[in-house]
Amino acid sequence: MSKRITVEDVVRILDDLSLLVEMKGENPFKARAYANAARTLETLGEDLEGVIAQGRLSALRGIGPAIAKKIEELAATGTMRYYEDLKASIPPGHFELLKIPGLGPKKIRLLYEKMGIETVGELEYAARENLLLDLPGFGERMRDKILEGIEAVKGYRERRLYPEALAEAEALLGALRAAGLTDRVEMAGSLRRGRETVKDIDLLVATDEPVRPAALFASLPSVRAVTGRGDTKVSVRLQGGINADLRISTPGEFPFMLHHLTGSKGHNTALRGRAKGLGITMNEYGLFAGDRLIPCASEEEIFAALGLRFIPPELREDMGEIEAAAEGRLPDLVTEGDVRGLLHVHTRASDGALEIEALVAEAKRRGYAYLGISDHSRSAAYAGGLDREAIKRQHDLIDAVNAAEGGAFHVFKGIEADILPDGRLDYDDEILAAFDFVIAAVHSHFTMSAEEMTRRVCRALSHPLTTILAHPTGRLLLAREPYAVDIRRVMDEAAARGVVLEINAHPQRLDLDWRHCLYARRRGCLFAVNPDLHTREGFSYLRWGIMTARKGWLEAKDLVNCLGTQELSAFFARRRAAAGL
DNA sequence: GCCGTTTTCGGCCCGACTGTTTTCAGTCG
Repeated sequence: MSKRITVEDVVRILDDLSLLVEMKGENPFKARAYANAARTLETLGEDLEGVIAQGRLSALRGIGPAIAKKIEELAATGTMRYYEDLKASIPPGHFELLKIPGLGPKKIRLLYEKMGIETVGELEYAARENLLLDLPGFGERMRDKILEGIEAVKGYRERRLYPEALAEAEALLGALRAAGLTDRVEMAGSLRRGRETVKDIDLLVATDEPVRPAALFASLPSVRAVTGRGDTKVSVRLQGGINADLRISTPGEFPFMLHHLTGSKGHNTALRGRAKGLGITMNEYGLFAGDRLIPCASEEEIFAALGLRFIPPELREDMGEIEAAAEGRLPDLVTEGDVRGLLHVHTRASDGALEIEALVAEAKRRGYAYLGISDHSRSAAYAGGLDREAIKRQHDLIDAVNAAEGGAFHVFKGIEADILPDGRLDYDDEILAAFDFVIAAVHSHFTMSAEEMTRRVCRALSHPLTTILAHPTGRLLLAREPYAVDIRRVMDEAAARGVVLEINAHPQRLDLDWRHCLYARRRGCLFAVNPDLHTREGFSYLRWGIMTARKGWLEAKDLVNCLGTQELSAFFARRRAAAGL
C-alpha cells in the first residue's frame, strides 16, 4: 500500500524536475515543459485521482505521454524512478544555492563543474577567497551579491513560517495530551504570540511528576535528536530541522511560567517594571510581595494582580500594551468570525485554480456573504492578465451569478491592477471605472531606489479609482526582503487618499506587517485582510491574516471586509463617486 | 517534453534588469 499522492506532491516534484533538468544542462525547453505541467496541475479544477483513473492525464494542457506516464508511476508506486535518479545525480546543496538571489540553475551548474562547489558553505569560502572571479559571468559585484545572499539564506535556515511551526507544535501537543501524564499542556513563546516566523517551538506542561513527560517528549517519533536534558527542560531537534523546548512546571507555577515563556522579552521586562512600582517582584515562578507569594490560578489573575486587564498574547510585544491595559483602552481585537467576505480572489481567468461558481460555493459553505474577484491585469503576462475582452466576459458572468443568487450572496467586480514602473495603473480610466474596486499592486521592477519606489506607489495611491493597496512591501517571508520603500510615507498617502491597506493573509506575505498597522491606524487608514487566494486551500489563509491584524491592534471596525454587503457596496460606491469618473 | 500541425519536426512567453559581455547570458517575475 503506497502513500497517497496529492496533487501538491506532484506539482512540487514537477517543479523540482524542471530545476534539475536545467541544472543538468539539458534542453531548456524540456525544463519548461515540466514547469508548464506543474502549472496545469496547480490550477486543476478537479480531483487528480479521478483524472488518472479515467486515463485523461495526457489530455491536459502541457501534459503529454511522457509526463503522464511518470505521474501515473508516482501515483501507483509512490515514487518516480526518473526523478529519484536525477535527484541523486545532483548535490543536495544545490537546491539551497537556488535561494541565493542572482544564482540560477546555469550558474550553479557552472560553479559545480569548474569549482566543484556543492554547498552554501563552499560557495561562501570561494567567494570570500576571491576564487570566483575567473569564472565567466562572475565579477566583483556578483561576489558581493552572493555574499549578501548567503547571509540572508543563513538567517532563513534557522526559521520557519508560522503555519509550518504551528503544525509541528500541535502534533507535539497532541502527543503530550494524549498520554494524559500532565495537568496542562500549552504552547508558549513566539508561536503563542503569533509571530510570522518562528525560530523554535516552546511548550510547557504542568505536572508534579516531571520524569515521565520528559521521557515521553524525548522519545516522540518526530524527534531526531535530544540536544539538552535537565530537570525542568528538554530540548530536541525535530525531523524537520526545527528545535523544540519542553519546559516542565509545577501546577501552581504554571500560569507564571506560561506568561514568562510567552514573552516577549520586552513585554516581560516592562511588566516587571510595573510590578516593581507596585512593590511586587515578578519572575517565572510567581508574583511576590516581599516573601509572600500572590497566588494566581491563571494569566488573567496575574494581570489583575498588577492592576491590568488581560493582555492577549498577540499584543505582548512591548508596543504600549501595558499602558493601554492599565488605562482600559486595549483594543477589542478582530476575530475570524467578524469577517463577512473575502476580497482579492483569483479565478481561472488569470492564474487561479477555481472558476467563479466554485469560489462562490466554497465561500457560501464557509458562511461568507460576498467575494471580491480580482484577477491580474494585462501587464502580468506571466500570470495570464486580463485583456478588455476577458474583463467583459468576466463581468457578464458575475452579473449572471449575482442575478442567480438573488441577493443571498454577492460577487464584487475587482481587479488586481499592476502598478507600472512610473506609478500609473495598468488600464486606462475607462476600464478601471467598470470595476467595483481596484487593488493596486507592485509585481515588477522591485529594485528601484526607495525614493523612486515611494514615488511610484504614492502616485498609484493618488489615482482616484485605487481602492486597496495590495501587499505594500512585496516581501516574501524567508525568501525575499521587502523592496526599498518609505512605508510610512506610503501609509500617510493611503490615509490622505482614503485607500485601504491590504493585510495579505498568505502565510509567506503577511504584508502589511503588523508592526506598521498601529501607525497606519492612528493616521486613519482602513484595512482589508485579504486571502489573495488562487486555490481552494487559500480560503484557510484568512486565519494568518487575522492573526497579523490582531498583532497590529486592529478591531473589526478597522477592516472593510468586516462590513456587510450593503455597507461595503456603499463604501465602494462612495469611492467611485468621489473619483467623478 | 509538449504542441500543432507545415502530419513529423520546429518552435516553445517575454520584457527588463544585472553584471559582464562590447553584443550577451542568466535571472526574475
